[in-house]
Amino acid sequence: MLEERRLAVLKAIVQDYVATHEPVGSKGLVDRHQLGVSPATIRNDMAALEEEGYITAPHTSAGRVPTDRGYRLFVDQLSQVKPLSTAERKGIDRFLGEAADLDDVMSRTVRLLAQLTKQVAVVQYPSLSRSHVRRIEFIKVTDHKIMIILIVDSGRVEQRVVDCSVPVQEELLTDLRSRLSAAVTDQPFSSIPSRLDDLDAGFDPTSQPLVRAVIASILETVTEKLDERIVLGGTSNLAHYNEVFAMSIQPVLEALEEQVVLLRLLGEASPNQQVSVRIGHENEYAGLNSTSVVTSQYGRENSPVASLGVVGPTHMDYPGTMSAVQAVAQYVSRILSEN
Amino acid sequence: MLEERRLAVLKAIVQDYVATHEPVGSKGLVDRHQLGVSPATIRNDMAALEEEGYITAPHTSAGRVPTDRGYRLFVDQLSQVKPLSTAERKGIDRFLGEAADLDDVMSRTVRLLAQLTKQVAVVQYPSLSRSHVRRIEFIKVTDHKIMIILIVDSGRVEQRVVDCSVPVQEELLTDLRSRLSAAVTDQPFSSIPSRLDDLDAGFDPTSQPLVRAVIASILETVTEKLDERIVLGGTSNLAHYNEVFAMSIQPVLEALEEQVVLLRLLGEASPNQQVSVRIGHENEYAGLNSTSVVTSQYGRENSPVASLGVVGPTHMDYPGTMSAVQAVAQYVSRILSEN
DNA sequence: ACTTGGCACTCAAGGCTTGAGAGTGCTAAC
DNA sequence: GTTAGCACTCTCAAGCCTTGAGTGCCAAGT
Repeated sequence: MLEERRLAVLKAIVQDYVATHEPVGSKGLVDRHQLGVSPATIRNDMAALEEEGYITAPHTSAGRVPTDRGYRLFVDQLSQVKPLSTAERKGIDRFLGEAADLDDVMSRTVRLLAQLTKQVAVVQYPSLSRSHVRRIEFIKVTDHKIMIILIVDSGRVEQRVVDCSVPVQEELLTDLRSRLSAAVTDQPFSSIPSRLDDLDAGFDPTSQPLVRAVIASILETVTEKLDERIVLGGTSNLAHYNEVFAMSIQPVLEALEEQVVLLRLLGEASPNQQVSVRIGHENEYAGLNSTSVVTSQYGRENSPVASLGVVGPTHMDYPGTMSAVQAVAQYVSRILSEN
Repeated sequence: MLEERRLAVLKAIVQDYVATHEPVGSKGLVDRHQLGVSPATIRNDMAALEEEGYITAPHTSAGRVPTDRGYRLFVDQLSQVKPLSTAERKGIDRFLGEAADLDDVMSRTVRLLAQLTKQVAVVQYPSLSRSHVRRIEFIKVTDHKIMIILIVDSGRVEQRVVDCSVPVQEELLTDLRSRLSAAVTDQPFSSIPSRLDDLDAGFDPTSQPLVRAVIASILETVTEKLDERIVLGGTSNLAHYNEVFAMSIQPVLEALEEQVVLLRLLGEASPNQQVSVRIGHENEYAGLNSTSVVTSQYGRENSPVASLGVVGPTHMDYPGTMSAVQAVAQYVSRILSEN
């Protein structure tokens, strides 16, 4: 009874604060929500909530503002993901359905997510480390250069040029093609290093240097570019709440420029939940301490290939954002599995 | 004599304003520059300059601030590109020299430019429309899907998958390869449409539908992706002068998200000059009316393949920015021509 | 044992005034 | 054509006051 109302009060505070971005007081709370008690009672509850660290007052005579801990409780216990309207679902479907190739899917996804949430969207390309090789090909570009092309089941294509010290014979290329193809086709990327390890032994000794160069190059691609690509969108949404709310967007922009930070951000998603939310100081990277990050993995059920999400102010509409992120992740998964 | 000093005054005003970002008055001018006359004389000159629209006073008792027109005169007549120090040149060389492939060159360039100018850097990938096809390849991905790979002389690689209604025969693929290869190898992209126009006529009637699909797909790639790729960097530099100077960065961020706007921006470069500068309202796009854009083309002498540049506040260090942009463009040109 | 009304208290925000300082324009003299 | 002097204008920052929102606590009510 007692405890229950306190939670209701916290919920109401979060909702009001998210809506208005202004500290919320006891009077306003009872006006806008049917709490059935007087402001004085609410004040007692608020005092208790403040004691426990869920809310805080910016100064003596202002209302209360949720703390990171308060948002956390809200997200964990007090909010439920609100389903999207069918109109929204239709819109997503149509917009993403038009995409032609993987690049197109990614760029459409990021725009969609930014527009849907009015925040900064972050979308990671399907990670190689969690993909399988669909095919490997070799093209002789010039006498001394061959291009290796890796086609991945997620639709990604990676290419790389290898310089050779000796002219490449057509037969050798054919040989390479068939042997490497046999070794890696339909295999997960993570197993490639071990599979290529002693493959050079089977070749004619004179061509072994070249074979080794090729193998080294493949391994480089595999390890270097593993999760590399990330697309960003909706950065201008940052400016919007920069003006209203007093907070610098510089550290946030800096964080968004760092691939490494973004990868960590997306990688940290807790795997057991559908949607992962990190609030304020829960983010490891200091520049994002005043933002929340909502992410979800996408890909096949139980075997995600990558993550996507949004970065926004801690006082965001969590239910709405979470449902948007989740829905988009599901749609992307579906689109990718259709190819 | 008279006219000459007026120009010197304008130059001094621009320099001081760029350095301090504060309106500059007559007293300070004579203090900081050896003009050899008294503040009162300067005041007369300033009144004249204001009359002609080169400077303006934000309010009655503040100093003067250059107008877009003033900056324009400064850039055209009063500034000289200052050469980079050898240390800087060395640094650029080293940093860009390490790049492995085209993606790497582009991403390093954009970071370099942002760091050098402390502004937002914009780098366009070598434009297909101004490149030549180096090679065309076909790979059978599945029975009904073939992948077309276009290798471009600038190092770019474009790929595309075509769905076929009928299974593809290996001989047809070989046939395609040789004929299309003969038709487009080493040809400029702009000539491809006409070259592919009636190529399907030479094929076996039963395979013509497929051939046409392939040709259509190539044409699509050629026309759609012509100039598409642009990389951005240093966005967080925007925030820096957002705080000091009272101006919203939202429209700028919005502009930077629009590929189309960026392409126009880079495309408008006047071809006869090495470095193009557009100041404030000279930019067509309204969101960039309070910024200046400094761009340069890169590529072979007399046949540029794309552009790069920076976007910054109108009160930027023009000589420094222009020299940085020019130098980076030259280095990128060199790196690309070495491959 | 909660809840409630009342009341004193605190503090930020906005409005107003004032003084200082910077910079100008004009005029008269050089 | 240049300069010194001077009156004038306007912004900016500081200080002061008022206002109003909101709290915390206490004593009374249920």
